[in-house]
Amino acid sequence: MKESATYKSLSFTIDKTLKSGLGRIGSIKTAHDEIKTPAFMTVGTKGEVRFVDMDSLHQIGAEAMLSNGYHLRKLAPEIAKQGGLAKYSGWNGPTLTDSGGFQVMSLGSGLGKVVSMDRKIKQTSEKNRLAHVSDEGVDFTDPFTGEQEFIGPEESMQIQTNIGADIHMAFDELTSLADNYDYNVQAMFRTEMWAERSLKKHQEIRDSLGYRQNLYGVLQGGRWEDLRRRTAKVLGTMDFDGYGLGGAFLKEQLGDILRWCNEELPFEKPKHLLGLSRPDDIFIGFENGADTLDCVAPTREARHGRIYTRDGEIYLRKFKDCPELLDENCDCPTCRSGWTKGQLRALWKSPTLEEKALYYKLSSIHNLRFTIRIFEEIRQNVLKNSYEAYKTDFLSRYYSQKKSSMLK
RNA sequence: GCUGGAAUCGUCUAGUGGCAAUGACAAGAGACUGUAAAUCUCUCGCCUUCGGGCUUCGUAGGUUCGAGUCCUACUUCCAGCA
Repeated sequence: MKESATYKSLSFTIDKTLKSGLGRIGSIKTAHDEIKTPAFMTVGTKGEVRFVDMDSLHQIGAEAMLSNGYHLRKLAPEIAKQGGLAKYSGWNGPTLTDSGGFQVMSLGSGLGKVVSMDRKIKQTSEKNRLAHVSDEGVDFTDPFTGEQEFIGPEESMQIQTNIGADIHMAFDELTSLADNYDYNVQAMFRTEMWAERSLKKHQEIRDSLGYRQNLYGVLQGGRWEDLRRRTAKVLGTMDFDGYGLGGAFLKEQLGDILRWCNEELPFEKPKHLLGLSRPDDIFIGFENGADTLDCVAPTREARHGRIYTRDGEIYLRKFKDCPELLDENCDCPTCRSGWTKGQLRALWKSPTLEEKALYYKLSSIHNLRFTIRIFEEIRQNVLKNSYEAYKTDFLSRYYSQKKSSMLK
C-alpha cells in the first residue's frame, strides 16, 4: 500500500524524430525508473524470466519487464500485499502487464501471430477451443487444471491493479489471421467497447486507491486499413496513457498496419508493439512509431537451440564440439565468459537438469542481450544521424546468409 | 567340459508363424513472435518415375504357401555347476 502510493503518471519525452515522421527516440518516466525508447521489454510472464535471474537482466541492459495478468490472476492479491509486481518479482524496475487478451487467441483460435504469405492458415475448430468470446468477456478452460473460468475487461482491470505494474493494458480480443473481415469488424467493435469498460473500471479503482496507475488502450482491426484507422481514431480520443498495437500480422503488411494506426493516434503518447522482436520487426516497428516492444522469441528460441548472431540465426545443434563463441561481436555475459558453441551444445544435450538449466540461462541471456543491443544501437545511431546506414548494414548482414549460416 | 539363458536399425528395446519389423534415446531437417512451448513437426535399412522395388532380425541349413518367430548344427556372450 505505502510503496504503491508513490506511483505517478507516466511522462513521455520525445528527444528526436526520424525524418520519415513516425519513428522517434525518447524516454518514458515511470514510478520505478526511466525507459529509454525505443526499448525492448523482456517477457517475464509469471513475474520471472524463465531461467534468468534479475541481476543478469539488469546486467544486460533490460529496460522493463512485461508480465501477464492472465497467468498472475490468482496471485494478484498476494502481489498487491507484497507491494506490487516490481517488488514482488525482485525486478525493481519498470513493469507492464498484459491484460490476458492474448489468451483469447492462443487458447481459442490458436494460430501463430506472424505468418508469412506462403504459410498455410488453419483455424482451430470451435469445439477444440479452450476459450470462447462473448461481449461480456472470455469463458475459458484452464489448460492445466481444466477449471472453467471467466475474464472480462472489469476482471482484467481488477487483476492488473492488484498486480500494480507501471503500465496496464486494456482487455482486447486478438483475432487470428484465419478470421475474415466480418469477424474482425466484430472483434474490433468488441475491443473498442472493452476499451471503454477497461478505462472506466481502471479509473474507478485508481480513484478509490488514491494513486495513479497507467493504462494503454489496445488497437485491433486485423489487416484492413479502414478498420485500423477507424479504431485508432476512436481509441485516440479516449483518455489512455498510451497505446498497445495489437494483432496477428502478415509480415509483409506489418509496416503499413502500424503506420495506419500511428498516423491516427496522438503522436505524443507512447506506443507499445505487442509481441514482436525479430530484427526486421524491430526496425519496422520503430520506424512506424513503436516506442516499446516485447516478445517471447529471444528466450523461447534460445531454449530451443536457436541462437541469434550478427550473421543471422544458427541452430546450435549443428555445432558439436565447435570451439567458437556464439557471436564474436557479442558483449553479453555468456560470450564474454568464453562459452563456446560446442560447450553450450553439450550443456543443452546434457542428461542432467542442472546442466540444461545452465544452458537455458546462458542462451537466454545471449539472445536477450542481442535483442536489447539493437535497441541501444538504434538510439545511438539516431542521435548520430546514421540510423539508415546502421539499419541497412545490420539487416543485410543478418539476413543475407540466413540459409548458409544456419547450415554451418 | 556340462546345464540353462541370450543374440533384432548407432545404442537400449518390442515382437501370438503373415513384418521392413515396436518403443525410447542418439542423429538429421524444420518450426517457434502480448509463453497451453526445457516445446512441437518431419526423417531415420537401400533404391524409387512415390505405384512400388530390393536386402534385412549372430551364421548355415531345414520344416512351412509363408520364419525375427518352429527345428538342427555352428559361432559369440551371460549365469550356474565342474
